[in-house]
Amino acid sequence: MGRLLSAAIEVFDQRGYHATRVDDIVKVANTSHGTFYLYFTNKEDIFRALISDATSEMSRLAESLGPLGPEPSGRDELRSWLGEFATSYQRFAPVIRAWTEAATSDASMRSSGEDITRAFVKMFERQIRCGTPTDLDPRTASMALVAMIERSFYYTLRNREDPINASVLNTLATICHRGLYPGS
Amino acid sequence: MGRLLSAAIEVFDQRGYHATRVDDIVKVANTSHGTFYLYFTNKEDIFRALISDATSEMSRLAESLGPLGPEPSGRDELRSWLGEFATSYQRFAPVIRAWTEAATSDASMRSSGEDITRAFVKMFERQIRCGTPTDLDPRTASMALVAMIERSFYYTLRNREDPINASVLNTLATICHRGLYPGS
Amino acid sequence: MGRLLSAAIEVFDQRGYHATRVDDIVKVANTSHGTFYLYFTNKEDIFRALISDATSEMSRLAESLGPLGPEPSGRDELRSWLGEFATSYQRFAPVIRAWTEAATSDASMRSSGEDITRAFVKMFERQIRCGTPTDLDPRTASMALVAMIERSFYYTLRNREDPINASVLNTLATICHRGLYPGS
Amino acid sequence: MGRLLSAAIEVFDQRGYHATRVDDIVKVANTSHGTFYLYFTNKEDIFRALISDATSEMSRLAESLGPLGPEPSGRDELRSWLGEFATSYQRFAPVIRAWTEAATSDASMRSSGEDITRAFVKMFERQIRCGTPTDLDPRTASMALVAMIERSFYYTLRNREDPINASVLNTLATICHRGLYPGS
DNA sequence: TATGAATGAGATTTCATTCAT
DNA sequence: AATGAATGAAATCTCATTCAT
Repeated sequence: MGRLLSAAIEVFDQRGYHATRVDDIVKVANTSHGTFYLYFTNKEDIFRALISDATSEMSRLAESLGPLGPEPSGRDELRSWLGEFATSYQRFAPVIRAWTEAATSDASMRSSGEDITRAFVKMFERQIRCGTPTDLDPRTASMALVAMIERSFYYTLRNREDPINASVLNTLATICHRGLYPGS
Repeated sequence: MGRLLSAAIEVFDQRGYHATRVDDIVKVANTSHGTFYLYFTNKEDIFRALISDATSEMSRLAESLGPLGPEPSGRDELRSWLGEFATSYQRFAPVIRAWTEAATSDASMRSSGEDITRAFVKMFERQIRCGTPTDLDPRTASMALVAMIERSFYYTLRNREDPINASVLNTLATICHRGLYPGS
Repeated sequence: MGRLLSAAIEVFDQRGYHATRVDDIVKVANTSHGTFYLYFTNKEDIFRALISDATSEMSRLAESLGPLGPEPSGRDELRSWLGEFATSYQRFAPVIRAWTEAATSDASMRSSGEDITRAFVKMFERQIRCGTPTDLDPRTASMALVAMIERSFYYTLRNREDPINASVLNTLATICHRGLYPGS
Repeated sequence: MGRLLSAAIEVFDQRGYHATRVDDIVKVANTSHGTFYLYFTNKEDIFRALISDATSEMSRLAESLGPLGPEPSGRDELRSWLGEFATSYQRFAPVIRAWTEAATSDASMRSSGEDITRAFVKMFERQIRCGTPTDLDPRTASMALVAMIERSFYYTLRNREDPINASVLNTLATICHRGLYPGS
């Protein structure tokens, strides 16, 4: 069963979610179809087992980002948090790659990811509402910034560059912080 | 053949790229499998025929965005351009929805989209390099901003909200412009 | 599809309902699995298609038996009706054989047969209620007599004897008539 | 092993013979596949072990019915014997239910039941041959009566009604006795 | 041009049975 | 005696594609 899980990670990452056949996983795990169906009901089932670790860790991280404040130290705190997030993201890279694919075609696969996004957006929104008044709508701006972070991270992942580098992290932190506290 | 194309748009949008079977398209088009294969070699073929309109129009648009300048008028120009882009994007919504799904699992499907992204990024990069020096890496910052626009548009599309509203467009234009010209 | 249906009759009769595999039918019909699933959703589906002719004809027959009367002519009428019923029964023998098997394990397969039984029982019951008072409960007696007919016919079918012979028909008619009109 | 047997009775009765998997029995018995195959060679094996009690008891009963005689006391004797038989039948209801199913698809499962039927038919036949001459063929009439009893009992069993009531027993005894001794 | 019945390769899934511990 | 993870043969089912008409 452990063999099946690691084989699944490998195959899902190599061939992608849709192109992966139960048969591929079974072959790489060097076991039988019978064994596969002993532990998992189907391809989706083993996949969900695979992503649950990644999503729960990233959910936890998303909730952990506290209030930032307009000072440069706020920016640095965000930067450091983005670094942590990036580390997790990279660590689960093979799974997240396939998951993004699955989530694009299946709404129910998206839900855990949307929780993460939501937590993130809320935190940003709070920052903006508490800070200097701005002409931007707090919710819209937060969503835009989260979209930026999410998509930038994914680009790196998709192009199989590793790791998400300091320049990207700095840039994201700066643009976000500027977005949250326009004067700064 | 026209019937096949419009049926395909409908079915791809309803069921998504992977879940769509040639049979579904043929049924909605009220024609036969034989006819389908008379005009298209397979599912991918008709799909590419479908997206080519959308991608070529959007490529053209991406190239059309000229130098912006740091003044508020630059921001307004960007805003107005984003509005145009959003209009196209919405117009092709059903196709883009399915295309995003296909592109996530198939690199060769991505290429036309990447052309658009690239053109966009280059333009932004030029702006930053010509403008006030900034501590942000021009290429990285440009990519982040393009990622933000792309993803924000896609969110609206995915949630089947219509249209991309003024608040989103203003927010994106403002954050981008601020990103390009930090002082402004 | 006609080939599939006649192949199915043959195979179901030879191997029985449970032992029959879609593969067996396909092989005898000299066609492919694809073709099978083009016309039928599964083994049960083709089976139901097969029995519907038999059950509808026999339902019609069951309804057609009119009031009998206590005189010997009543007995003869019943006798003649049983002969007709037996002819139908024999004609559909291969299907009924497999159907009895399927019905024993699957309640939903039984329903059409139960309709026939019910119609039959009702008719007998009416006879008894209208005739000379008897110490037997009309409904119970009717059910017993129908059970006798049904089971006697089935024995012949199961042992692949053909046809249900005159002696059996006479015996059943006599016992039934005596049951309905004790004095006669 | 006792646990396996009682679990088997329960599962065979709930799911029926064909739908029962060894796995179901093992789970209900709260033991392992290994243990199952230690005591039984396969599903059929445990099933035969299960029905042997029922069939041997009922065989014994079938043989125990003595000559009846044309007087009312003959009818009463039959009635009382049917009562005993019904009691056994009900006692083994769960097993007989599944057995009927198995017997319908597998001739070798039928044999023990056919012994019972045969003994029963023979006894009836003897009655008729020794009694007043009748226009009915003794063997055919006997088989019809046995078919009636057998099927009537089974109906009660199948519809999970309990127990076979006095009215049914009286009716069967009366119709049989009348069949055996037409004048009576 | 147009048809649609037929195909068959390949994917998924089940379950009786074994065997090392 | 007892276990239960592992097996694999065999079954079910899907769907892109072809081809005779």
